Amino acid sequence: MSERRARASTVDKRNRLLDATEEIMLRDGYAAVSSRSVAARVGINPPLVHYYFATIDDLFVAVLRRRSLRNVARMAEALAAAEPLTQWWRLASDPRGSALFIELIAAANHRPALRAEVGEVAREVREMQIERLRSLLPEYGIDPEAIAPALVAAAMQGLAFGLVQDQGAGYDTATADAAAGMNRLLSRLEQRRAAAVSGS
Amino acid sequence: MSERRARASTVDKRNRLLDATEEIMLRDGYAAVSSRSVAARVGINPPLVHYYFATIDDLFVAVLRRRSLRNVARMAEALAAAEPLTQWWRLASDPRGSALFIELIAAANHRPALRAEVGEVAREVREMQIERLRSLLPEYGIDPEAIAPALVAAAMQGLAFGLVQDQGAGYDTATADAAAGMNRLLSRLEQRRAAAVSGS
DNA sequence: CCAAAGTTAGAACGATTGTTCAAACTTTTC
DNA sequence: GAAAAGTTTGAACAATCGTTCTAACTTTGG
Repeated sequence: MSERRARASTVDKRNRLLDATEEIMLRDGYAAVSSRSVAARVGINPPLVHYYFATIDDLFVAVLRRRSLRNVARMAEALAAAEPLTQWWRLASDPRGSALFIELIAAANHRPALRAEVGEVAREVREMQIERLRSLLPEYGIDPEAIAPALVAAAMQGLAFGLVQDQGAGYDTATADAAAGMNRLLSRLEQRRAAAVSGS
Repeated sequence: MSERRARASTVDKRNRLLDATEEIMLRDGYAAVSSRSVAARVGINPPLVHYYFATIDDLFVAVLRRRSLRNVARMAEALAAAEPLTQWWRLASDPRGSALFIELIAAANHRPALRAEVGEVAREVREMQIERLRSLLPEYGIDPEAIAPALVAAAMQGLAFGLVQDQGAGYDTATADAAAGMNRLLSRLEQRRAAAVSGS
């Protein structure tokens, strides 16, 4: 029952394949990911990609898993930080991270194996955010009855994705104004919360 | 200089090709659009698609143009309606329309010819919305200095896209709660505006 | 009715895709 | 050092893609 262990170069190569896949997704879109393109970027032969990831679906799923593990942890940290909404926004509007997730979501739309994984990550993160917002919104002076936690969470996500997408594509949709407006709104909210918390 | 006119069946066939393309995009994603798949759905031979649309890029651009012409007009109507924000939201959160635009945006990410067109439509619509919000926000009791018009516009768009995307993909991200929350918020805002306008 | 223009069918091209297979090479284990 | 397992290579497969070409067919204008 003593299983032979994988060689040191293998686990490293798996990571290099995932890195290469992410880079291709960010540069040319998920549609440009293929056994050949990934292999070329890492400097190996195309069929070898299938040695490490049996199918291209498995490759996408692995990219999602590695990325979302980091991201779920970071989101938990942000929600527990001193200025939760600001930290959340900073994480959500990170260009690289969001652009990659946008590509993964787009890819998942016609890759059932990916879709299930993306759905699970989305559900987990959203649940975490909504749960935190329940106690957080009142601290920011927002009535959860007037502005529902689920609405705030969906708006944060949608807004961040929209800005990253438009900015990345070079669309002239006043993204700078929107981002500046968001930052003003956030600092005002954080001030309000700081005052309320210190005064209680 | 008397140019021979196209036959009656031609303009009809162009529209049927665009219809088929939209249906394929909604059902299987933009990546499933090809000369063959579109031709099969219309019941003609693949090369004939290229007789009507020289390249697949031209086909996508034509789909975008036809759709956005309707959409820009509808958005202008919504912004001029009795309950502008509600009408805007109803238009933005229309599942079919938004799902199609999401596919077009995704396709544009690696089709330069499409990207320019999508960018122009996005810019035009956003400009229209922001301009309208400048006078509209105060009527809703919102200070444009506190919540920037560009931020509201981007949030509306991002929120709608996010909800349609998650709902279409079947992701369990509390979309029903968010949509219900949005409707409550909207009706409250419309009430506030109606009171302010009638009282002035 | 006939020539010109618009439309369609069919075959075919080169390129790319995911994946498989058998054979070779390399490292580990005993 | 030999056997076994892990790794890599190279060739090849069937399928799909966008697109082009030529020849045929159909409608229109005069």
